[in-house]
Amino acid sequence: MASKVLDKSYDPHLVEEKWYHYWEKRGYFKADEHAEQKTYSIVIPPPNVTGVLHIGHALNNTLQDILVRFKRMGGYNVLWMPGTDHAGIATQNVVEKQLLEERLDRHSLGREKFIERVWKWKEQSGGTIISQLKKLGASCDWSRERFTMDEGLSEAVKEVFIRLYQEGLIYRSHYIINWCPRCQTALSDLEVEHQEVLGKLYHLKYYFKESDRFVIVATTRPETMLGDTAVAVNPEDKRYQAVIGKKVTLPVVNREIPVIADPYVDIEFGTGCLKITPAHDFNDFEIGLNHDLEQIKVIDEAGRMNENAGPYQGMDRFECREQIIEDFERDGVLIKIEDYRHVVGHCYRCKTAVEPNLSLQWFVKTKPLAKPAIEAVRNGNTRIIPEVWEKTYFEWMENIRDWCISRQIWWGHRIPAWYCGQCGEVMVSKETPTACSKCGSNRLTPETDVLDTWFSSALWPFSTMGWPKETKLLKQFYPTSVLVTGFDILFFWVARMMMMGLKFMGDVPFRDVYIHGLVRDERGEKYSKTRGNVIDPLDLIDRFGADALRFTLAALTMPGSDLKLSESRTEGYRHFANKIWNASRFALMNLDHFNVEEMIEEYPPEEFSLPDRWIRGRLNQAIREVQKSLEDYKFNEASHTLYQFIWHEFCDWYLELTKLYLYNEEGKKRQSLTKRTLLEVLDSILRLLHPFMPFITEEIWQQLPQRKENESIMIAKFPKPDDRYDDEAVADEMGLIIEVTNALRNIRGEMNLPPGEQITVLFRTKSEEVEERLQENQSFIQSLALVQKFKFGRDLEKPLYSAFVVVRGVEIFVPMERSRMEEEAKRLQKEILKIEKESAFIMKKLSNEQFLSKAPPEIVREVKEKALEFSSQREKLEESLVKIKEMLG
RNA sequence: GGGCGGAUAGCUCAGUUGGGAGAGCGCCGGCCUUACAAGCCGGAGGUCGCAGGUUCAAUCCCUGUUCCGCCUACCA
Repeated sequence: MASKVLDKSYDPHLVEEKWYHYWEKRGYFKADEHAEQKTYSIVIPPPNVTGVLHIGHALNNTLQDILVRFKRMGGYNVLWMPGTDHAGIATQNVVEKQLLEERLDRHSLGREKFIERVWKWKEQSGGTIISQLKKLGASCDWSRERFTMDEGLSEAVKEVFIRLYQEGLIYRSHYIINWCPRCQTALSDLEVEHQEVLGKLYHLKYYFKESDRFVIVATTRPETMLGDTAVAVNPEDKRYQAVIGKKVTLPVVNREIPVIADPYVDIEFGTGCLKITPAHDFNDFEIGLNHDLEQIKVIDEAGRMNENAGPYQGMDRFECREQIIEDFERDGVLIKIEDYRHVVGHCYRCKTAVEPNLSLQWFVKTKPLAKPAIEAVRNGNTRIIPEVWEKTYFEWMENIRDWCISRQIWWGHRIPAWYCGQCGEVMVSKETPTACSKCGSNRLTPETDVLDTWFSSALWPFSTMGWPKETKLLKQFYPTSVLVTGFDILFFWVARMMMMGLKFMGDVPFRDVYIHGLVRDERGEKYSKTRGNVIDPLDLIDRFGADALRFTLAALTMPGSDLKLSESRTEGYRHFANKIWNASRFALMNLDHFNVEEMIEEYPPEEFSLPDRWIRGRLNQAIREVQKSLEDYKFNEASHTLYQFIWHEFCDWYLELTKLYLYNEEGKKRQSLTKRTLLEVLDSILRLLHPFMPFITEEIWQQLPQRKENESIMIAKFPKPDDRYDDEAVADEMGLIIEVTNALRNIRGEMNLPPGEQITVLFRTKSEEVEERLQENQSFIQSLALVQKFKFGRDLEKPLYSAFVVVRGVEIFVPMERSRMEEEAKRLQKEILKIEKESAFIMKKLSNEQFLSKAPPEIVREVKEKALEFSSQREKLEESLVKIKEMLG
């Protein structure tokens, strides 16, 4: 079968879509839960269903796709489970913004209508990110795509909620939580971002009852004083012993509050007096509980002062702050204001400053769940890679606090609870109850809160596989092989999946967790819309091709560090793709009439040419390195190996050498064996590269002569080394050719000999064996270094005018005109200087008694050999230089 | 406050049983050599953050230090 000649350069646009459809249509992405093979599975970190692909997704999914394709080619039954997340607060916010543009809001619409709107928006935009993942080449099993609000997954959510509730691991309680006044919902501790802000520290006077004496308290949030129910001092604090138990009067509201003693208070800080607002501060809340203090809320859900705020009622909390300070100043309550840097929590979705607020919420008791999750990582049941993240994981897990899971939004999984209007009983069940289980009343009202999105995400590894049903899929593919994700959701997601997986599946959700870094721009800045430095992966795909983008991301991914993406790098890998394309083009042109039948017969390695045997040996090495690197999640190493091998060994040396055989009609058998090697090595290269660059490798692979219909590189086998070609003698012989060629090229380059100028080369060597080898391989050197004529001899006369170099003890002369001798002298001088520098260091070592006696003998031997080589080389070069100088007078 | 990571060529970064450093891009010089100018050949460029210590030998191990990032946290 004759193969087609490729176009002159690679155009990704023409091939990417075509092959993606081909793979998908043929069902290559599908996992088979009935197959007997060994399995490999990954669940995708579900992107926001209404989101668009950003560069972080591109990285995350490229890495997964590389692993998945690698394993598929390695003979595994692979499941890559795709899907999307409903992203409660984020999605609700987007739709609310849309409504705002129509001068509507969700309350005027009503819950049902609003949720309809969100579903509509989901339908409308939900396909976007999936189609973008396809552009990247992601080989997910799309037939199993899931969404966290699917019926099945919702069933899992209910099941988990109910079971945890029944076990007492979910409870409902009045507690102080983080509240976002903008989103008007509770947030978990994790959803609060701590940011340092420049605020003020206000010092206020609280007078003792009917007295001129007062204590001074300091606060950053003076408006909360309206809810103060005590002033606390440290029990050890000598200054305040007398006032403990006395009462002070709050300004403005004139409420009397006690001075209490609590060891939490820092004697050193400020005046040592701390105002206590149990309803609006986490610490104060705890102290309040310990001292049985009243909890007075003064700020409402929208962040406005409420009815307990007296004259300030209805004011925004920040407005109130200004007003109250003005009033205090007037009344002499304010002593001073200091600039003060401190940390304030902000909503991770809308960046509004959160308000700690007392409210009735649902919580997961996490300590009992965290324990086995810690254990699983400690005993290696789940590995976190790179290992440094284990510490972070432990740190958080060991100090975990109860998880507030209720959200006062509409978009999400409704909490399956009902309240009896008669007796107040709380009922939790899958089905809507018709009557109170306690008093029989039918006056039931459902819970309106929904669950934290991460609650459903935590179930992802098993809910997507059909849990709570005992499916074949779960049996085959749970636990998953690896989770690939960024460190930013280690706590949000990974830790919670660990807890839930262990709890409900009785086993960890994944064997490995591979944590990659963040993609940043060239300057190391995070990509962000506000910074305006966003880079669109689809734009990069469009300009450079998906393969180039994928390879860039893989090459920049090193364990444990962020990656700085630069366009020039992606451009470079587009060049790499083009290089592969052209190398293949060369191969295919020469394989045009190659009869694949010739490949049936087996020949021993000795029958092949030196370059053939050498490249196959190098290929073995490349295969081993890529295999090992991928198994260790060292994507950069694998990429580097591929790049180096393909470009600088296969293209730079091997392809050049094949020309000797391919362009020479004599030696038909050699030519046939060369073509065979060319084809086989190219085929291996393509397969080796396929997980990284799926599109171009398929496009070329389909053009290879031995292809049958209905095949695809995607389901071809990952190459295996052929150890018959691990031959040191071959490597050594080829090494000699390469070194000699480099030396001659150096002379050409340094002496400015244009390629048109042919040279004669004289080899003088003491070793018969080396001379023979050079003779045998002279044709290679001839073509690579553009040599016209060779001379060999053990006692060759040095030509009067020539350039001179020593390689492996072989003296090499390149005769040239006298006029170039000035240049040669300079070149020699440079070489000598280099050797001098190196040998100075070595001589220092050898003159050190300690080194000779204490260093390992083989090291000493090596150094001695090097010293010998250097000195002989130097001697020869100097000799040569002296002669030239004499000659030039 | 606690923890973690980084500092190596002009730029972005590799570099593990410690034996004097590599890549890509950029730069300089030469080539349109029948796969590729998105290419080929050659070259320049580095007291490996600073100071100590261990060792025959330190970019690598230990201690301290400076600078830069990140995570985390209940000093008002």
